[in-house]
Amino acid sequence: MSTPTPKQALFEQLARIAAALGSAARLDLVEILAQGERSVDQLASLTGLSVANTSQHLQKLRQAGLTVGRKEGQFVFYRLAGDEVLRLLEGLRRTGETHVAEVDRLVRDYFSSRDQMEPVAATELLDRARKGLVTVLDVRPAEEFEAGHLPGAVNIPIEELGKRLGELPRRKEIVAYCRGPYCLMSYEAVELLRKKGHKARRLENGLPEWRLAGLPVERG
Amino acid sequence: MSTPTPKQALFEQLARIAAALGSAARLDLVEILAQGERSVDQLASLTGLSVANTSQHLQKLRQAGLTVGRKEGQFVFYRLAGDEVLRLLEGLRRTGETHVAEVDRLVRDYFSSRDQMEPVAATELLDRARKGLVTVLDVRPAEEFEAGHLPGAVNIPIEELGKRLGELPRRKEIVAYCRGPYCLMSYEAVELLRKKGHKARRLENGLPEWRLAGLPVERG
DNA sequence: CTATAATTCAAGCGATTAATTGAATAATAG
DNA sequence: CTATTATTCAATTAATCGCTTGAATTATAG
Repeated sequence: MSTPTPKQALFEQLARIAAALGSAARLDLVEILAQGERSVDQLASLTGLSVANTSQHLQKLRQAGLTVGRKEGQFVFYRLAGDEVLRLLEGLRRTGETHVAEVDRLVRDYFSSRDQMEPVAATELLDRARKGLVTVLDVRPAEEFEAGHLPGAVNIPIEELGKRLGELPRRKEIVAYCRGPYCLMSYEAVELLRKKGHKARRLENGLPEWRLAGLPVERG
Repeated sequence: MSTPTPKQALFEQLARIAAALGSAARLDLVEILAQGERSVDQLASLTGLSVANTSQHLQKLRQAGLTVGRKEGQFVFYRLAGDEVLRLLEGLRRTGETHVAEVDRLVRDYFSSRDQMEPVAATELLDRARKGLVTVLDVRPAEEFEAGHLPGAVNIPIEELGKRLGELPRRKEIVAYCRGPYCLMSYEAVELLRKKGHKARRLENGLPEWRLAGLPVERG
């Protein structure tokens, strides 16, 4: 048990952070937390993990400094520690897409706009939305919408979209978005909307990336 | 064994990348590889790991897409897969420094310019070096220097610095650099140089960060 | 106070990991 | 061809991980 050098101690800490992201279940939690804070059992039901298991994953994330918990009454609400975490995740995504063939394949097959789903860039959308040229549609759960959404966006969670199509204007183009680049909800939304005769596209990323880019966010 | 959703499959892949960085030994390897390519036993002797262990770590890094190997004769040279990996590491550092108290403490105690060691910013150094106002000193091993270094830099590996002080001009300020922000060699160099009456400071980061910033690099 | 709900803790199990050791491959030197 | 060197593979061990189960803790509601 020799004393570790400062560098070893530092790398040990950084390794703990990386290891905390080294589990698909925890990445799933992090993607949800990127939308706003959530209680343990909300997270458990959104991910399908058991409550105890969720709690343990959250503690690992917290020990790594990636999340912070806030106790309110009998609930503990977790959220991401800060925007550095989002940037770290972006680095992870980029590394995967650039250097891991399997990631590239999955993105191409399931998440890429290989057909006519060409995504709308954030700045382009902001411009066109301000001019009233498009309807911005947020298909995430209501809680996430309330915690922050694009200016002027309409919230119809993806499960309700089929029944609530009437609420959307018929002629204007619709741009849908959800949690992030690897979230399938907006893909489903665009598919459904087009089937029903709407002109529809996807925002290239989700709300966290929009916010990280310094673009305006509305609350409540 | 239900078929995983595309998102689960993707997160599985990204988790593998993160897990590959989730070990202090591998972060050590990555820091060295960020300086240029190295053979397995060079890496083993630089890190103090056994050869077999080093090989296994390298394979884990390679499977995660973080490194690539190139076989030449009986040697296999590994290098980082690309600059995305450096950006990912920067994200890891920033997250640690911002959100992990222990990282902050270690950086403050051992790596911070809390005294008069105020680091020189990259752009400032480039400017002053071009005007011939400073001597730029690279204290990394010769192989790493040859693989790429700051324009006009002098290479004196840290172990030889004591004996080769005579090669450095007496009056000009010296700016030392090494592998990166968590590399101690340039700290030692500045300390030694000051003891011997030189005016000396540190570059804020190492060569990889310099190169990533798009600043010019010399070879050979 | 008692009952209930949210979260954490603790113990246990199978799977994975880091490291060691020794053998197997593969390329070069003589 | 033989010896040497670099690397990888295979088998082993101790430690850690992900998850489950059930109990303990803490706060609220009645």
